Amino acid sequence: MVKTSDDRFTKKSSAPKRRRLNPDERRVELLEAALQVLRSRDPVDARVEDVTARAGAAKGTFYLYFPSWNDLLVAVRTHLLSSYINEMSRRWTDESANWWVSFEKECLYFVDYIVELGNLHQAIFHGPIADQPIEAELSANTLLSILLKEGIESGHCRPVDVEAAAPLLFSVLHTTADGILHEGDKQQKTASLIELLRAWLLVPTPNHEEAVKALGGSPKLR
Amino acid sequence: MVKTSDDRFTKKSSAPKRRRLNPDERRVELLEAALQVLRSRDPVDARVEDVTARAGAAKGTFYLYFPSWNDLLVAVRTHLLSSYINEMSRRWTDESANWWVSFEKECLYFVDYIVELGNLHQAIFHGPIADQPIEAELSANTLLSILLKEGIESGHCRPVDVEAAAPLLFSVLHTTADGILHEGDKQQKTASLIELLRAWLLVPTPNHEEAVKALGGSPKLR
Amino acid sequence: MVKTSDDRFTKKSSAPKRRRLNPDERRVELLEAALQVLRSRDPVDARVEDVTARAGAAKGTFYLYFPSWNDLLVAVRTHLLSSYINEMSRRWTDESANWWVSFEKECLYFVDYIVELGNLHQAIFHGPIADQPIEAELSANTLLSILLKEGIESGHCRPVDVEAAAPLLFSVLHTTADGILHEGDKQQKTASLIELLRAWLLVPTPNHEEAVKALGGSPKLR
Amino acid sequence: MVKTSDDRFTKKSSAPKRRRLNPDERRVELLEAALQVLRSRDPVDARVEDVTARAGAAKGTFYLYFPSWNDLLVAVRTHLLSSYINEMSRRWTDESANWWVSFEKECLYFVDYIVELGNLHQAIFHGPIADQPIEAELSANTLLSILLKEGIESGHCRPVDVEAAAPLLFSVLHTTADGILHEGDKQQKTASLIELLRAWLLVPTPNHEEAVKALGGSPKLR
DNA sequence: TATGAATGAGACTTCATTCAT
DNA sequence: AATGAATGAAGTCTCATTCAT
Repeated sequence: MVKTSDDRFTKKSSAPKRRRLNPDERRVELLEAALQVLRSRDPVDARVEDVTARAGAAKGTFYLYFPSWNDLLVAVRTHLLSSYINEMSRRWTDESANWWVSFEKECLYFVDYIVELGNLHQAIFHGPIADQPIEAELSANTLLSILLKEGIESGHCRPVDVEAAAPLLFSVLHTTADGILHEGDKQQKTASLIELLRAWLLVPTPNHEEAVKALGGSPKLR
Repeated sequence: MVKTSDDRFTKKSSAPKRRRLNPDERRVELLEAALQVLRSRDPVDARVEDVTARAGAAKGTFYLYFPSWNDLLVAVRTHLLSSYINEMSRRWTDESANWWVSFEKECLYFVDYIVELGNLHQAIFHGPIADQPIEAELSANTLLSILLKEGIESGHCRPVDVEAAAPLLFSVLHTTADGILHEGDKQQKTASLIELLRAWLLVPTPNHEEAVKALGGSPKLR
Repeated sequence: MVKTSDDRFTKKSSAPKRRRLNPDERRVELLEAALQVLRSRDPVDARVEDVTARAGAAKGTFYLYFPSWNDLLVAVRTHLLSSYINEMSRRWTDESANWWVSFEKECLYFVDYIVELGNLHQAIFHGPIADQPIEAELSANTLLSILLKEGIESGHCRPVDVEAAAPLLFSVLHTTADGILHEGDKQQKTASLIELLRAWLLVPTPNHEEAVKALGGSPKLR
Repeated sequence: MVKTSDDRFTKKSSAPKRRRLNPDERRVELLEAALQVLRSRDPVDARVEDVTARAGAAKGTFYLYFPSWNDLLVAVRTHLLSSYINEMSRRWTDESANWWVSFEKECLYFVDYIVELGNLHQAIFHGPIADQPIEAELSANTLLSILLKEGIESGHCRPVDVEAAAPLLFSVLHTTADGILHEGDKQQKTASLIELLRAWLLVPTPNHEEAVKALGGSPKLR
């Protein structure tokens, strides 16, 4: 038999290790592996094999759980959005504070969340599944619309056209996050964001200046 | 202006086998072919051969003018940004009007420009060359910074932190364009955009309401 | 031993589309296919696809086993050298005869071996991997050095500078083989080779002429 | 017109400079450019354009003088062999010395010549034209045959089979040169070469030892 | 005779997906 | 359900050679 001493590229015919898992568990493992992989490298370079390798599964196993790579991306997207919404609804359940205060907080949470996505954002919102619509109940725009509507009804938010305002709101949040991610200076970016939000959406009151001052200075206003 | 590729090359005809061109012309043809191709299909699916086919050139010819596909994308980006800046500086040269009026107009031009980019935007600002920095003098942020500075100096614009505001401005413009592209309803999107801009950046004056009313609903859309 | 590729794959037949093999076997098949291909045509014209076609594998399969074409060549080289060395050590294990006699025999084996390489020699010793060093334990020079040292110690070989003599020895063996390959007349070439070896390396003895005569014209060629 | 700021790959449409030359001169320029190019890089990486660029000619001009790349290689080979032969015949014309002395000198010249070829050797003797026969009157073997014949006739050289000995002689010369090229230690290699030559080809004389000693020590004998 | 833009076959390599085991 | 070897379409890029000017 031909035997070479070059081991660099010799496939090892290891004894097959089968890990039989509950299908749900296996799916979760793959999903979480995907999260790690997509975070850790440029998402366009991520390959199916990276995911299965990290999940301790065989390449083919992937296709038992996801019809295609794009479907995985959609699943990742769904997962992340859902988890954000869960956290968010928890936050708004025990809302005691004034709507605007909660709203500003939420916006900053949102920015942080996107910052933490890192590469994942690219993979999920741009890239091949950019055009596949997000289920309405998960979309950031839906979320923000709901928030804005509540704010308007409570009289703390200016009565803007919610349909059109939500995407604008999302974009400034996202841009702020991107800026922080790429250039740092969270302080400055955040301050400018809050300034914009207050000018745009906070209902002017008779003693507006004081009210704003009362909201305080987390962001430095000038 | 981008001209449609000669019909001769749309289908296989008995056209001359070889077209010898001045290198500058050939480069232009390739670039314009690329513009068409990137507009007409999902940019991630576009291949070198699509471009050369549409330009009526052989595949290898591409590599005489661009070292790689990415270099083409950079060239396309540069071309588009340059051409926008040229138009823009023409507009602002013969500025007679009030800064704010010009500014609103410019924002709407900008939106239109992005709308017209369509798929190209994806190809140029996201995708493989997303991380290659844009020469400063061509970047939208630089442009918008300059605009804002002028506005602030002229006293028409609120004294915001230009560094941070420019990206936010860009993002709302871009988002508006995207919205128009995907969902239509230019009227609504534009109105909300203007509303945001005025609330955010227009210096409040004593008789602010009237001044705003004088500005009108939104400038005539072209 | 290299076996001819299964007739099933010589022409397009309704043979099974996929042959799943143990990786070791597949590697061997590819290596043996490579041996055939490199022997049968000008090695510089040999392509990956030639090898996979002959091995009844898909092109991509090649890259599961060899990172690149050059790596294949190295593997082929290693294989051939190893197999020669194996045969050789078998021959010298059951050495009963006088060193010089064994040495002459070995030289003629060596020539035969090179003759049989044919085109392969070109592919392996010249060509793109010519500058990648051969692992010392496989190199012909190492082998010949060992032989010479033994001969010198046993008093049958002239005390030459082994370091420098081994390459010279290799070159005359190789040249003899090349000559036989291209012009034939093995008889004549071999005789001249032996004449050179005896003049150069055989220790002169008092009754040298007779001793040489006793060695005979040249050993029986196989 | 599309104008980009990326000059890295912009073809310069320089005014065509035509250098009309006497065809022979042009051919010589190309040939000499080829010599330089083939010496300066790995010959398999040498391209037509490298040669024309160095010769200050256009790519197409090459094909007015050489039907193909291989023909250039043949021309280079012919040129080098001819020039060596010219030098050599000059040396042997004013031969005053003893044949063997001249012969050893010639061998050392030969080695030096090959050493100086460097990469060129690869390009000319191996590589794509390795199998195209060398015109007899230029071949090293022919040369060496003539030398040997003269030596035999003059009684200084052993009466070997010239046909078979010439290639062997060539190969040891060549191997010596290669060794010097790759590992240095000219001294050692040369000494071993001379030792081989004397043992193989120098006619034994009654007082052989003394004669050899008289030939002296340029190479150290042990 | 000279030029250099253009050609296009063909090489290498990758990897999502399939499927025999 | 799991495995991982196998597939092959697709894509990038090179360069000897051709040919319009």
